[in-house]
Amino acid sequence: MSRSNLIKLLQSPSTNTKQLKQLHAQLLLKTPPLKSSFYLCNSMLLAYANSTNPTDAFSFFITQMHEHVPNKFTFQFLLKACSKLRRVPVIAQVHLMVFKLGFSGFSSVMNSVLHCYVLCGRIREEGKVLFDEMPDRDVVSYNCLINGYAEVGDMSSAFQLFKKVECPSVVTWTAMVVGFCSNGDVMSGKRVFEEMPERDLVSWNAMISGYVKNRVPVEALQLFCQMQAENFKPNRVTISTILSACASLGALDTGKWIHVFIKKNGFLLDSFLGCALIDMYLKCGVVELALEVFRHLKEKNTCTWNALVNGLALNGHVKQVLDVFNEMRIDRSVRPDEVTFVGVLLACSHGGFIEEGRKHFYSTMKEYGITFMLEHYACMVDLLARGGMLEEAQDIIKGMHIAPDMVVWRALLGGCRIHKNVELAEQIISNMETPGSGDYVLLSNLYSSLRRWEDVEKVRDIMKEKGIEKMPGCSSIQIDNMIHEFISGDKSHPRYVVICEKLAVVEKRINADGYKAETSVILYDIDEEEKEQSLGHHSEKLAIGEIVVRDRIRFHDFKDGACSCNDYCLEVSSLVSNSPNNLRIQFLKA
DNA sequence: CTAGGGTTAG
Repeated sequence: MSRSNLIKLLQSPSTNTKQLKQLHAQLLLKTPPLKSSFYLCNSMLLAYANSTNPTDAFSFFITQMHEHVPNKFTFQFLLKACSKLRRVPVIAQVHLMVFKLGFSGFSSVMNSVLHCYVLCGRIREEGKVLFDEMPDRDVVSYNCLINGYAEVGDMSSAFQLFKKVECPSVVTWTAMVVGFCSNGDVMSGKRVFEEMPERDLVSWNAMISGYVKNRVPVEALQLFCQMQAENFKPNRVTISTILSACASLGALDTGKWIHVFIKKNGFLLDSFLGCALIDMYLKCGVVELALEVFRHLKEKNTCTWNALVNGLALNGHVKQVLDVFNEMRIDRSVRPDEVTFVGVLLACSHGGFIEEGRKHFYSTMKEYGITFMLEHYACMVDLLARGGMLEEAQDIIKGMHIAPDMVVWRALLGGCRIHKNVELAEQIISNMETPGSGDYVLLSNLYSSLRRWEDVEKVRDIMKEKGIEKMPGCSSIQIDNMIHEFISGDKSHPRYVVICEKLAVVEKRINADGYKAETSVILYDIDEEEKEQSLGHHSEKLAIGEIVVRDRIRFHDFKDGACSCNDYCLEVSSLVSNSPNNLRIQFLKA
Protein backbone atom coordinates (compact mmCIF):
# COMPACT_ATOMS: atom_id res chain seq x y z
CA MET A 1 0.00 0.00 0.00
CA SER A 2 1.29 3.41 -0.90
CA ARG A 3 2.00 6.01 1.69
CA SER A 4 -0.61 8.44 0.43
CA ASN A 5 -3.20 5.66 0.35
CA LEU A 6 -2.39 4.76 3.92
CA ILE A 7 -2.80 8.36 5.01
CA LYS A 8 -6.08 8.67 3.16
CA LEU A 9 -7.48 5.59 4.89
CA LEU A 10 -6.23 6.69 8.29
CA GLN A 11 -8.00 9.98 7.92
CA SER A 12 -11.23 8.53 6.57
CA PRO A 13 -14.03 8.64 9.13
CA SER A 14 -15.55 5.42 7.80
CA THR A 15 -12.52 3.29 8.68
CA ASN A 16 -13.55 0.92 11.46
CA THR A 17 -11.56 -0.61 14.33
CA LYS A 18 -10.70 -3.77 12.44
CA GLN A 19 -9.43 -1.89 9.40
CA LEU A 20 -7.45 0.33 11.72
CA LYS A 21 -5.56 -2.68 13.07
CA GLN A 22 -4.73 -3.71 9.50
CA LEU A 23 -3.44 -0.24 8.72
CA HIS A 24 -1.37 -0.44 11.87
CA ALA A 25 0.26 -3.63 10.56
CA GLN A 26 0.88 -1.94 7.21
CA LEU A 27 2.51 0.94 8.99
CA LEU A 28 4.88 -1.36 10.88
CA LEU A 29 6.02 -2.85 7.58
CA LYS A 30 7.32 0.56 6.64
CA THR A 31 10.00 0.35 9.35
CA PRO A 32 12.82 1.05 9.37
CA PRO A 33 13.10 3.91 9.55
CA LEU A 34 9.87 4.96 11.22
CA LYS A 35 11.47 8.29 11.84
CA SER A 36 10.99 9.37 8.28
CA SER A 37 7.34 8.41 8.67
CA PHE A 38 6.74 10.41 11.76
CA TYR A 39 3.84 12.15 10.12
CA LEU A 40 2.39 8.70 9.47
CA CYS A 41 2.75 7.80 13.14
CA ASN A 42 0.91 10.91 14.20
CA SER A 43 -1.85 10.08 11.74
CA MET A 44 -2.11 6.59 13.23
CA LEU A 45 -2.29 8.10 16.70
CA LEU A 46 -5.05 10.48 15.65
CA ALA A 47 -6.99 7.67 14.00
CA TYR A 48 -6.84 5.67 17.23
CA ALA A 49 -7.84 8.70 19.28
CA ASN A 50 -10.90 9.16 17.08
CA SER A 51 -11.83 5.50 17.15
CA THR A 52 -14.32 3.84 19.45
CA ASN A 53 -11.42 2.50 21.48
CA PRO A 54 -9.22 5.49 22.37
CA THR A 55 -7.08 3.42 24.74
CA ASP A 56 -5.42 2.00 21.63
CA ALA A 57 -3.91 5.45 21.15
CA PHE A 58 -2.06 5.10 24.45
CA SER A 59 -0.65 1.67 23.71
CA PHE A 60 0.40 2.86 20.28
CA PHE A 61 2.11 5.87 21.79
CA ILE A 62 3.95 3.78 24.38
CA THR A 63 4.99 0.85 22.18
CA GLN A 64 5.61 2.50 18.82
CA MET A 65 6.50 6.09 19.37
CA HIS A 66 9.05 6.07 22.16
CA GLU A 67 11.93 6.30 19.76
CA HIS A 68 10.72 9.57 18.36
CA VAL A 69 10.74 13.02 19.78
CA PRO A 70 7.06 13.88 20.01
CA ASN A 71 5.89 17.17 18.54
CA LYS A 72 2.92 19.29 19.52
CA PHE A 73 0.60 17.33 17.25
CA THR A 74 1.55 14.10 18.98
CA PHE A 75 0.37 15.58 22.24
CA GLN A 76 -2.74 17.10 20.80
CA PHE A 77 -3.78 13.71 19.47
CA LEU A 78 -2.87 11.92 22.66
CA LEU A 79 -4.92 14.46 24.58
CA LYS A 80 -7.83 13.83 22.26
CA ALA A 81 -7.76 10.23 23.41
CA CYS A 82 -7.58 11.51 27.01
CA SER A 83 -10.64 13.65 26.56
CA LYS A 84 -12.63 10.59 25.58
CA LEU A 85 -11.41 8.56 28.54
CA ARG A 86 -12.34 11.22 31.07
CA ARG A 87 -10.03 10.02 33.78
CA VAL A 88 -8.25 12.71 35.75
CA PRO A 89 -5.17 10.63 36.72
CA VAL A 90 -4.49 9.82 33.06
CA ILE A 91 -4.85 13.46 32.08
CA ALA A 92 -2.53 14.49 34.89
CA GLN A 93 0.08 12.05 33.65
CA VAL A 94 -0.01 13.33 30.08
CA HIS A 95 -0.06 16.88 31.43
CA LEU A 96 3.13 16.14 33.34
CA MET A 97 4.74 14.73 30.22
CA VAL A 98 3.73 17.84 28.29
CA PHE A 99 5.35 19.96 30.97
CA LYS A 100 8.56 17.94 31.24
CA LEU A 101 9.12 17.81 27.52
CA GLY A 102 8.67 21.54 27.29
CA PHE A 103 5.37 21.85 25.46
CA SER A 104 3.79 24.17 28.02
CA GLY A 105 4.37 27.12 25.73
CA PHE A 106 2.19 25.79 22.92
CA SER A 107 -1.25 27.24 23.38
CA SER A 108 -2.86 24.58 21.20
CA VAL A 109 -1.45 21.84 23.44
CA MET A 110 -2.37 23.65 26.63
CA ASN A 111 -5.88 24.22 25.35
CA SER A 112 -6.21 20.51 24.79
CA VAL A 113 -5.10 19.84 28.35
CA LEU A 114 -7.57 22.41 29.62
CA HIS A 115 -10.32 20.85 27.55
CA CYS A 116 -9.62 17.45 29.11
CA TYR A 117 -9.93 18.78 32.64
CA VAL A 118 -13.08 20.67 31.73
CA LEU A 119 -14.74 17.50 30.46
CA CYS A 120 -14.08 15.89 33.83
CA GLY A 121 -15.79 18.78 35.58
CA ARG A 122 -12.51 20.00 37.08
CA ILE A 123 -12.88 23.64 36.13
CA ARG A 124 -12.55 24.96 39.65
CA GLU A 125 -9.58 22.71 40.38
CA GLU A 126 -6.96 21.99 37.73
CA GLY A 127 -8.77 23.96 35.02
CA LYS A 128 -8.69 27.33 36.76
CA VAL A 129 -5.05 26.96 37.81
CA LEU A 130 -4.01 25.96 34.33
CA PHE A 131 -5.86 28.86 32.72
CA ASP A 132 -4.33 31.40 35.11
CA GLU A 133 -0.85 30.04 34.44
CA MET A 134 -1.19 29.93 30.68
CA PRO A 135 1.23 32.34 28.99
CA ASP A 136 -0.86 33.25 25.98
CA ARG A 137 -4.55 32.65 25.97
CA ASP A 138 -6.59 32.84 22.83
CA VAL A 139 -10.29 32.53 21.99
CA VAL A 140 -10.03 28.77 22.21
CA SER A 141 -8.80 28.97 25.80
CA TYR A 142 -11.75 31.19 26.70
CA ASN A 143 -14.13 28.83 24.94
CA CYS A 144 -12.78 25.94 26.97
CA LEU A 145 -13.21 27.88 30.18
CA ILE A 146 -16.76 28.90 29.29
CA ASN A 147 -17.59 25.27 28.63
CA GLY A 148 -16.00 24.36 31.91
CA TYR A 149 -18.30 26.64 33.89
CA ALA A 150 -21.30 25.51 31.86
CA GLU A 151 -20.35 21.91 32.59
CA VAL A 152 -20.61 22.45 36.35
CA GLY A 153 -23.78 24.52 35.99
CA ASP A 154 -22.24 27.90 36.79
CA MET A 155 -23.73 29.96 33.98
CA SER A 156 -23.20 33.29 35.67
CA SER A 157 -19.42 32.77 35.67
CA ALA A 158 -19.65 31.56 32.10
CA PHE A 159 -21.55 34.67 31.10
CA GLN A 160 -19.09 36.98 32.87
CA LEU A 161 -16.29 35.38 30.89
CA PHE A 162 -18.23 35.57 27.67
CA LYS A 163 -18.59 39.31 28.06
CA LYS A 164 -14.84 39.62 28.58
CA VAL A 165 -13.90 37.83 25.36
CA GLU A 166 -12.68 40.50 22.97
CA CYS A 167 -13.51 38.84 19.73
CA PRO A 168 -15.97 35.98 20.32
CA SER A 169 -16.20 33.47 17.48
CA VAL A 170 -19.19 31.42 16.34
CA VAL A 171 -17.87 28.73 18.60
CA THR A 172 -17.93 31.06 21.60
CA TRP A 173 -21.51 32.07 20.89
CA THR A 174 -22.58 28.49 20.37
CA ALA A 175 -20.91 27.46 23.61
CA MET A 176 -23.13 29.99 25.40
CA VAL A 177 -26.27 28.69 23.70
CA VAL A 178 -25.37 25.14 24.67
CA GLY A 179 -24.44 26.20 28.18
CA PHE A 180 -27.77 27.88 28.87
CA CYS A 181 -29.82 25.13 27.24
CA SER A 182 -28.11 22.27 29.02
CA ASN A 183 -28.64 24.04 32.32
CA GLY A 184 -32.37 24.30 31.76
CA ASP A 185 -32.47 27.97 30.73
CA VAL A 186 -33.71 27.64 27.19
CA MET A 187 -34.98 31.23 27.12
CA SER A 188 -31.48 32.65 27.64
CA GLY A 189 -30.15 30.15 25.13
CA LYS A 190 -32.65 31.40 22.61
CA ARG A 191 -31.74 35.01 23.30
CA VAL A 192 -28.04 34.34 22.72
CA PHE A 193 -28.87 32.40 19.57
CA GLU A 194 -30.91 35.29 18.23
CA GLU A 195 -28.19 37.81 19.00
CA MET A 196 -25.45 35.84 17.27
CA PRO A 197 -23.76 37.90 14.55
CA GLU A 198 -23.33 34.82 12.35
CA ARG A 199 -24.52 31.24 12.55
CA ASP A 200 -23.29 28.00 11.11
CA LEU A 201 -24.78 24.53 10.97
CA VAL A 202 -23.41 23.61 14.38
CA SER A 203 -25.06 26.58 16.06
CA TRP A 204 -28.41 25.71 14.47
CA ASN A 205 -28.01 22.13 15.64
CA ALA A 206 -27.12 23.34 19.11
CA MET A 207 -30.27 25.44 19.42
CA ILE A 208 -32.51 22.72 18.00
CA SER A 209 -31.05 20.21 20.42
CA GLY A 210 -31.50 22.75 23.22
CA TYR A 211 -35.22 22.79 22.54
CA VAL A 212 -35.40 19.01 22.52
CA LYS A 213 -33.43 18.73 25.77
CA ASN A 214 -35.77 21.22 27.41
CA ARG A 215 -38.86 19.36 26.31
CA VAL A 216 -40.13 21.82 23.77
CA PRO A 217 -39.91 19.58 20.71
CA VAL A 218 -42.43 21.69 18.82
CA GLU A 219 -40.06 24.66 18.92
CA ALA A 220 -37.29 22.36 17.72
CA LEU A 221 -39.32 21.40 14.67
CA GLN A 222 -40.14 25.01 13.95
CA LEU A 223 -36.49 25.96 14.09
CA PHE A 224 -35.65 23.01 11.87
CA CYS A 225 -37.97 24.47 9.24
CA GLN A 226 -36.60 27.96 9.71
CA MET A 227 -33.08 26.66 9.31
CA GLN A 228 -33.92 25.13 5.96
CA ALA A 229 -35.66 28.32 4.93
CA GLU A 230 -32.35 30.08 5.54
CA ASN A 231 -30.60 27.62 3.24
CA PHE A 232 -28.78 25.50 5.75
CA LYS A 233 -28.72 21.83 4.79
CA PRO A 234 -29.42 19.51 7.72
CA ASN A 235 -26.68 16.99 8.47
CA ARG A 236 -26.81 13.73 10.41
CA VAL A 237 -26.61 15.57 13.72
CA THR A 238 -29.62 17.71 12.83
CA ILE A 239 -31.51 14.65 11.72
CA SER A 240 -30.89 12.58 14.81
CA THR A 241 -31.92 15.52 16.99
CA ILE A 242 -35.10 16.00 15.01
CA LEU A 243 -35.91 12.29 15.25
CA SER A 244 -35.67 12.62 18.99
CA ALA A 245 -38.16 15.50 18.84
CA CYS A 246 -40.51 13.33 16.81
CA ALA A 247 -40.14 10.52 19.32
CA SER A 248 -41.13 12.68 22.26
CA LEU A 249 -44.15 14.00 20.36
CA GLY A 250 -45.25 10.68 18.99
CA ALA A 251 -45.06 12.39 15.62
CA LEU A 252 -44.98 9.36 13.41
CA ASP A 253 -45.68 11.03 10.09
CA THR A 254 -42.89 13.51 10.55
CA GLY A 255 -40.59 10.74 11.70
CA LYS A 256 -41.34 8.69 8.61
CA TRP A 257 -40.71 11.75 6.50
CA ILE A 258 -37.28 12.07 8.10
CA HIS A 259 -36.59 8.39 7.43
CA VAL A 260 -37.28 9.01 3.74
CA PHE A 261 -35.07 12.09 3.91
CA ILE A 262 -32.22 9.93 5.25
CA LYS A 263 -32.57 7.45 2.40
CA LYS A 264 -32.93 10.13 -0.25
CA ASN A 265 -29.80 11.94 0.87
CA GLY A 266 -27.81 8.75 1.19
CA PHE A 267 -26.98 9.32 4.86
CA LEU A 268 -25.14 6.37 6.31
CA LEU A 269 -27.15 4.72 9.07
CA ASP A 270 -24.56 4.88 11.82
CA SER A 271 -25.24 3.99 15.42
CA PHE A 272 -26.56 7.47 16.20
CA LEU A 273 -29.06 7.66 13.37
CA GLY A 274 -30.02 4.01 13.76
CA CYS A 275 -30.66 4.46 17.44
CA ALA A 276 -32.67 7.63 16.89
CA LEU A 277 -34.81 5.94 14.23
CA ILE A 278 -35.46 2.85 16.35
CA ASP A 279 -36.33 5.01 19.33
CA MET A 280 -38.66 7.16 17.25
CA TYR A 281 -40.55 4.22 15.78
CA LEU A 282 -40.93 2.55 19.16
CA LYS A 283 -42.09 5.71 20.93
CA CYS A 284 -44.66 6.03 18.15
CA GLY A 285 -45.67 2.44 18.73
CA VAL A 286 -44.60 1.02 15.37
CA VAL A 287 -42.66 -2.01 16.53
CA GLU A 288 -42.40 -3.62 13.11
CA LEU A 289 -40.54 -0.72 11.51
CA ALA A 290 -38.22 -0.38 14.50
CA LEU A 291 -37.29 -4.06 14.20
CA GLU A 292 -36.73 -3.67 10.49
CA VAL A 293 -34.31 -0.80 11.04
CA PHE A 294 -32.55 -2.75 13.78
CA ARG A 295 -32.07 -5.86 11.66
CA HIS A 296 -30.61 -3.86 8.80
CA LEU A 297 -28.17 -1.86 10.91
CA LYS A 298 -24.52 -2.54 10.17
CA GLU A 299 -23.04 -1.19 13.37
CA LYS A 300 -24.84 -1.96 16.58
CA ASN A 301 -23.61 -0.86 19.95
CA THR A 302 -25.06 -0.95 23.44
CA CYS A 303 -27.17 2.16 22.77
CA THR A 304 -28.77 0.56 19.72
CA TRP A 305 -29.71 -2.55 21.66
CA ASN A 306 -30.95 -0.45 24.55
CA ALA A 307 -33.19 1.58 22.28
CA LEU A 308 -34.81 -1.67 21.20
CA VAL A 309 -35.00 -3.24 24.66
CA ASN A 310 -36.42 -0.14 26.34
CA GLY A 311 -38.76 0.66 23.47
CA LEU A 312 -40.20 -2.83 23.41
CA ALA A 313 -40.65 -2.67 27.18
CA LEU A 314 -42.45 0.66 26.84
CA ASN A 315 -44.74 -0.96 24.28
CA GLY A 316 -45.52 -3.81 26.63
CA HIS A 317 -43.89 -6.50 24.49
CA VAL A 318 -42.66 -8.30 27.54
CA LYS A 319 -41.69 -11.62 26.02
CA GLN A 320 -39.89 -9.99 23.15
CA VAL A 321 -37.84 -7.84 25.53
CA LEU A 322 -36.56 -10.93 27.28
CA ASP A 323 -35.79 -12.64 23.96
CA VAL A 324 -33.90 -9.63 22.65
CA PHE A 325 -32.03 -9.38 25.93
CA ASN A 326 -30.90 -13.00 25.65
CA GLU A 327 -29.81 -12.36 22.09
CA MET A 328 -27.82 -9.40 23.33
CA ARG A 329 -26.12 -11.48 26.01
CA ILE A 330 -24.97 -13.96 23.38
CA ASP A 331 -23.58 -11.25 21.10
CA ARG A 332 -20.03 -10.74 22.26
CA SER A 333 -19.59 -7.38 20.57
CA VAL A 334 -21.84 -5.59 23.05
CA ARG A 335 -22.25 -5.61 26.79
CA PRO A 336 -25.52 -4.84 28.61
CA ASP A 337 -25.27 -1.79 30.84
CA GLU A 338 -27.46 -0.09 33.44
CA VAL A 339 -29.85 1.27 30.84
CA THR A 340 -30.42 -2.20 29.40
CA PHE A 341 -31.55 -3.42 32.78
CA VAL A 342 -34.03 -0.58 33.17
CA GLY A 343 -35.78 -2.01 30.11
CA VAL A 344 -35.51 -5.59 31.27
CA LEU A 345 -36.89 -4.87 34.74
CA LEU A 346 -39.58 -2.62 33.31
CA ALA A 347 -40.69 -5.49 31.11
CA CYS A 348 -40.74 -7.87 34.07
CA SER A 349 -42.77 -5.40 36.08
CA HIS A 350 -45.25 -4.84 33.25
CA GLY A 351 -45.61 -8.55 32.69
CA GLY A 352 -45.79 -9.43 36.36
CA PHE A 353 -42.81 -11.78 35.90
CA ILE A 354 -41.70 -11.98 39.49
CA GLU A 355 -39.20 -14.82 39.23
CA GLU A 356 -37.59 -13.46 36.09
CA GLY A 357 -37.34 -10.01 37.64
CA ARG A 358 -35.78 -11.35 40.82
CA LYS A 359 -33.25 -13.36 38.85
CA HIS A 360 -32.03 -10.31 36.93
CA PHE A 361 -32.14 -7.94 39.87
CA TYR A 362 -30.40 -10.19 42.39
CA SER A 363 -27.99 -12.01 40.14
CA THR A 364 -27.65 -11.03 36.46
CA MET A 365 -26.98 -7.39 37.28
CA LYS A 366 -24.18 -8.36 39.66
CA GLU A 367 -22.76 -10.63 37.00
CA TYR A 368 -22.33 -7.62 34.72
CA GLY A 369 -21.18 -5.32 37.53
CA ILE A 370 -24.07 -2.90 37.04
CA THR A 371 -24.52 -0.01 39.47
CA PHE A 372 -28.11 0.16 40.68
CA MET A 373 -30.09 3.24 39.75
CA LEU A 374 -33.36 4.63 41.08
CA GLU A 375 -35.17 3.24 38.04
CA HIS A 376 -34.03 -0.30 38.79
CA TYR A 377 -35.27 -0.08 42.35
CA ALA A 378 -38.57 1.48 41.30
CA CYS A 379 -39.29 -1.29 38.79
CA MET A 380 -38.44 -3.98 41.29
CA VAL A 381 -40.52 -2.44 44.09
CA ASP A 382 -43.39 -2.04 41.64
CA LEU A 383 -43.14 -5.65 40.51
CA LEU A 384 -42.98 -7.09 44.02
CA ALA A 385 -45.56 -4.76 45.52
CA ARG A 386 -48.09 -5.52 42.80
CA GLY A 387 -47.46 -9.20 43.32
CA GLY A 388 -48.27 -8.81 47.01
CA MET A 389 -44.69 -9.18 48.22
CA LEU A 390 -44.84 -5.99 50.22
CA GLU A 391 -42.20 -7.07 52.71
CA GLU A 392 -39.65 -7.99 50.11
CA ALA A 393 -40.37 -4.67 48.38
CA GLN A 394 -39.68 -2.86 51.66
CA ASP A 395 -36.47 -4.84 52.15
CA ILE A 396 -35.29 -3.63 48.76
CA ILE A 397 -35.98 -0.03 49.73
CA LYS A 398 -34.12 -0.50 53.00
CA GLY A 399 -31.13 -1.92 51.15
CA MET A 400 -30.90 0.95 48.66
CA HIS A 401 -27.53 2.67 48.46
CA ILE A 402 -29.18 5.91 47.31
CA ALA A 403 -32.13 7.75 48.84
CA PRO A 404 -35.46 6.46 47.45
CA ASP A 405 -37.40 9.06 45.48
CA MET A 406 -41.14 9.61 45.12
CA VAL A 407 -41.37 7.13 42.26
CA VAL A 408 -40.10 4.33 44.48
CA TRP A 409 -42.46 5.18 47.33
CA ARG A 410 -45.40 5.44 44.95
CA ALA A 411 -44.60 2.02 43.57
CA LEU A 412 -44.88 0.63 47.08
CA LEU A 413 -47.99 2.68 47.72
CA GLY A 414 -49.65 1.26 44.62
CA GLY A 415 -49.06 -2.22 45.99
CA CYS A 416 -50.61 -1.23 49.31
CA ARG A 417 -53.79 -0.22 47.56
CA ILE A 418 -54.07 -3.40 45.52
CA HIS A 419 -53.42 -5.57 48.56
CA LYS A 420 -55.34 -3.34 50.97
CA ASN A 421 -52.54 -2.65 53.42
CA VAL A 422 -53.77 0.49 55.17
CA GLU A 423 -51.07 0.73 57.85
CA LEU A 424 -48.21 0.71 55.40
CA ALA A 425 -49.96 3.15 53.07
CA GLU A 426 -50.55 5.61 55.90
CA GLN A 427 -46.96 5.27 56.98
CA ILE A 428 -45.63 5.93 53.48
CA ILE A 429 -47.75 9.02 53.00
CA SER A 430 -46.86 10.45 56.39
CA ASN A 431 -43.19 10.02 55.50
CA MET A 432 -43.56 11.82 52.19
CA GLU A 433 -42.45 15.42 52.22
CA THR A 434 -44.92 16.61 49.64
CA PRO A 435 -47.57 14.04 48.82
CA GLY A 436 -49.41 14.86 45.61
CA SER A 437 -53.10 14.67 44.90
CA GLY A 438 -52.63 11.22 43.39
CA ASP A 439 -51.22 9.91 46.65
CA TYR A 440 -54.16 11.17 48.69
CA VAL A 441 -56.69 9.94 46.18
CA LEU A 442 -55.05 6.55 46.30
CA LEU A 443 -55.29 6.46 50.07
CA SER A 444 -58.86 7.64 49.93
CA ASN A 445 -59.71 4.88 47.46
CA LEU A 446 -58.09 2.38 49.74
CA TYR A 447 -60.27 3.52 52.64
CA SER A 448 -63.41 3.41 50.58
CA SER A 449 -62.65 -0.09 49.35
CA LEU A 450 -62.68 -1.06 53.04
CA ARG A 451 -65.82 1.01 53.61
CA ARG A 452 -64.00 3.28 56.06
CA TRP A 453 -66.02 6.33 55.07
CA GLU A 454 -64.89 8.49 57.97
CA ASP A 455 -61.28 8.11 56.90
CA VAL A 456 -62.26 8.96 53.35
CA GLU A 457 -63.70 12.22 54.69
CA LYS A 458 -60.56 12.84 56.69
CA VAL A 459 -58.36 12.56 53.61
CA ARG A 460 -60.65 14.90 51.74
CA ASP A 461 -60.34 17.43 54.58
CA ILE A 462 -56.55 17.19 54.59
CA MET A 463 -56.49 17.83 50.87
CA LYS A 464 -58.75 20.84 51.26
CA GLU A 465 -56.62 22.14 54.11
CA LYS A 466 -53.45 21.82 52.07
CA GLY A 467 -55.10 23.30 49.03
CA ILE A 468 -54.50 20.21 46.93
CA GLU A 469 -56.99 19.74 44.15
CA LYS A 470 -57.73 16.86 41.92
CA MET A 471 -56.97 17.63 38.33
CA PRO A 472 -60.18 18.24 36.48
CA GLY A 473 -61.62 15.95 33.85
CA CYS A 474 -59.99 15.86 30.50
CA SER A 475 -58.75 18.07 27.77
CA SER A 476 -56.83 17.33 24.66
CA ILE A 477 -54.53 19.02 22.23
CA GLN A 478 -53.94 18.37 18.64
CA ILE A 479 -50.26 18.46 18.09
CA ASP A 480 -49.13 16.32 15.29
CA ASN A 481 -51.34 17.86 12.66
CA MET A 482 -49.55 21.13 12.97
CA ILE A 483 -46.07 19.67 12.90
CA HIS A 484 -46.82 17.66 9.86
CA GLU A 485 -48.14 20.72 8.12
CA PHE A 486 -44.87 22.55 8.74
CA ILE A 487 -42.88 20.03 6.93
CA SER A 488 -44.87 18.62 4.12
CA GLY A 489 -48.00 20.68 3.89
CA ASP A 490 -50.00 17.50 4.34
CA LYS A 491 -52.96 17.92 6.63
CA SER A 492 -54.11 14.32 6.79
CA HIS A 493 -53.76 11.94 9.73
CA PRO A 494 -54.05 14.12 12.81
CA ARG A 495 -53.39 12.44 16.12
CA TYR A 496 -54.45 13.34 19.57
CA VAL A 497 -53.02 13.27 23.00
CA VAL A 498 -55.79 12.88 25.50
CA ILE A 499 -55.24 13.91 29.05
CA CYS A 500 -57.57 12.76 31.77
CA GLU A 501 -56.71 11.60 35.20
CA LYS A 502 -54.49 9.21 37.01
CA LEU A 503 -54.05 6.07 35.01
CA ALA A 504 -52.23 6.26 31.72
CA VAL A 505 -52.99 3.81 29.00
CA VAL A 506 -51.20 3.88 25.71
CA GLU A 507 -53.40 2.86 22.87
CA LYS A 508 -52.96 1.90 19.31
CA ARG A 509 -55.70 2.68 16.94
CA ILE A 510 -56.30 0.23 14.14
CA ASN A 511 -57.14 1.80 10.83
CA ALA A 512 -59.72 0.43 8.46
CA ASP A 513 -57.01 -1.32 6.45
CA GLY A 514 -55.74 -3.07 9.54
CA TYR A 515 -52.60 -0.97 9.70
CA LYS A 516 -51.77 0.02 13.22
CA ALA A 517 -50.80 3.62 12.99
CA GLU A 518 -51.90 5.94 15.67
CA THR A 519 -50.73 6.12 19.21
CA SER A 520 -52.48 8.00 21.93
CA VAL A 521 -51.97 8.41 25.59
CA ILE A 522 -55.13 8.19 27.60
CA LEU A 523 -55.22 8.65 31.30
CA TYR A 524 -58.18 6.77 32.67
CA ASP A 525 -59.93 7.59 35.86
CA ILE A 526 -59.07 4.84 38.28
CA ASP A 527 -61.77 5.73 40.72
CA GLU A 528 -63.65 2.94 39.10
CA GLU A 529 -61.92 0.04 40.65
CA GLU A 530 -63.30 -2.44 38.22
CA LYS A 531 -61.73 -0.83 35.22
CA GLU A 532 -58.32 -0.77 36.75
CA GLN A 533 -58.42 -4.42 37.58
CA SER A 534 -59.62 -5.34 34.16
CA LEU A 535 -56.57 -3.61 32.70
CA GLY A 536 -54.31 -5.54 35.00
CA HIS A 537 -50.76 -6.23 34.02
CA HIS A 538 -51.25 -7.56 30.58
CA SER A 539 -52.23 -5.92 27.37
CA GLU A 540 -55.70 -6.94 26.41
CA LYS A 541 -58.54 -5.86 24.25
CA LEU A 542 -61.04 -3.35 25.46
CA ALA A 543 -64.49 -3.19 24.10
CA ILE A 544 -64.14 0.40 22.94
CA GLY A 545 -64.47 0.33 19.19
CA GLU A 546 -61.22 -0.56 17.46
CA ILE A 547 -58.87 0.35 20.24
CA VAL A 548 -56.24 -2.00 21.56
CA VAL A 549 -54.71 -1.28 24.90
CA ARG A 550 -51.00 -1.58 24.51
CA ASP A 551 -49.89 -1.06 28.01
CA ARG A 552 -50.32 0.85 31.19
CA ILE A 553 -47.54 3.24 31.81
CA ARG A 554 -46.77 4.99 34.99
CA PHE A 555 -46.51 8.73 34.95
CA HIS A 556 -42.78 8.82 35.38
CA ASP A 557 -42.46 7.26 31.96
CA PHE A 558 -43.13 10.66 30.50
CA LYS A 559 -40.43 12.56 32.24
CA ASP A 560 -37.23 12.00 34.12
CA GLY A 561 -37.59 11.57 37.82
CA ALA A 562 -40.75 11.83 39.80
CA CYS A 563 -43.69 12.99 37.80
CA SER A 564 -47.33 12.94 38.64
CA CYS A 565 -50.31 13.20 36.42
CA ASN A 566 -50.57 16.82 37.44
CA ASP A 567 -47.08 17.47 36.22
CA TYR A 568 -47.90 15.97 32.91
CA CYS A 569 -51.06 18.00 32.54
CA LEU A 570 -49.15 21.14 33.43
CA GLU A 571 -46.49 20.27 30.94
CA VAL A 572 -49.06 19.99 28.21
CA SER A 573 -50.83 23.17 29.19
CA SER A 574 -47.57 25.10 29.31
CA LEU A 575 -46.87 23.82 25.84
CA VAL A 576 -50.19 25.25 24.79
CA SER A 577 -49.67 28.59 26.48
CA ASN A 578 -46.12 28.93 25.16
CA SER A 579 -47.14 28.67 21.58
CA PRO A 580 -50.77 29.72 21.34
CA ASN A 581 -50.52 30.48 17.66
CA ASN A 582 -49.28 27.11 16.70
CA LEU A 583 -51.56 24.85 18.63
CA ARG A 584 -55.16 24.46 17.96
CA ILE A 585 -56.84 23.23 21.07
CA GLN A 586 -59.63 20.80 20.74
CA PHE A 587 -61.59 19.18 23.49
CA LEU A 588 -62.40 15.56 23.12
CA LYS A 589 -64.58 13.23 25.06
CA ALA A 590 -62.56 10.60 26.82
C1' DC B 1 2.09 18.11 4.97
C1' DT B 2 -0.93 17.40 10.33
C1' DA B 3 -4.14 20.94 15.02
C1' DG B 4 -6.65 22.67 19.59
C1' DG B 5 -12.60 24.98 21.23
C1' DG B 6 -19.12 24.73 19.99
C1' DT B 7 -23.85 20.16 17.65
C1' DT B 8 -26.33 13.77 17.69
C1' DA B 9 -28.51 8.21 20.47
C1' DG B 10 -30.44 4.35 24.78
